[in-house]
Amino acid sequence: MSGEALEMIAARFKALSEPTRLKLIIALEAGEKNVTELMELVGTTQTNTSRHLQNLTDSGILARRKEGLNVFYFIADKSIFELCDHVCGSLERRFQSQQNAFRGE
Amino acid sequence: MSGEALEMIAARFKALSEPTRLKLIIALEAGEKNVTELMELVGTTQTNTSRHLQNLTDSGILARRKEGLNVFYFIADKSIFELCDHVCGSLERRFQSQQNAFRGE
DNA sequence: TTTGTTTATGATCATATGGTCAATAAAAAA
DNA sequence: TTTTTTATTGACCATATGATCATAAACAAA
Repeated sequence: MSGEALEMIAARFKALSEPTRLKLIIALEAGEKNVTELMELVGTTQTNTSRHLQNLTDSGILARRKEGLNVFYFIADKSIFELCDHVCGSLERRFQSQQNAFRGE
Repeated sequence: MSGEALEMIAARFKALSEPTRLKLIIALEAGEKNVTELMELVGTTQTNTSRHLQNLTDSGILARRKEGLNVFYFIADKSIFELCDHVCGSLERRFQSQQNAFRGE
């Protein structure tokens, strides 16, 4: 595994390492939405929403489509959901084994 | 999906968002190693290696075992490799489609 | 044209992060 | 005991990151 490849993999993980960005991704699972809709769904400012959307777009996770005044964002890499599901499963197993350890093996 | 759950998922991704930490994980795929071995494999200082190992251990990705002067680290959550493979596949597909676009659809 | 609406960007700030050096454990060997 | 080896921790620094405010850009409507 080359250093450059590692950097790209790390960058992909970094894009997903922020709760607001995860919220945006989840909000877009059902289909494309414009910035105002997304801003209301994730509960932050317009500027902040725009910044996070840019981050995710640069990372290749989202893509954008302009229509009049609106910019619609949508999922460009749908495999992202499998990734999130994978992490969820891993965390669930971790908590389960912690609970088992606490109850006495 | 609760805010707390999102924070935990984000934290897991953040632990994986650093090339040196990915190197450490890959170095441990074959089996446990002590800090000095890992330090030489990833090519950084002992202090820095120790810090990253602590990060990964706190995240539940690695675990540690002490034996005399040595501390051996090993993979605690083996599902991490599927996660990395998943990202690799996603990036490969992305570059492939970029190449196709450049050559003219 | 002017006005209003939606989105993006520049400047700035506080905090987080990764890295380093020095010092400190902790355990084995002399 | 003292010395050596291995690993961790505290203090510090430079940079990165997320958030915010004000402004600008892009476009539609009046």
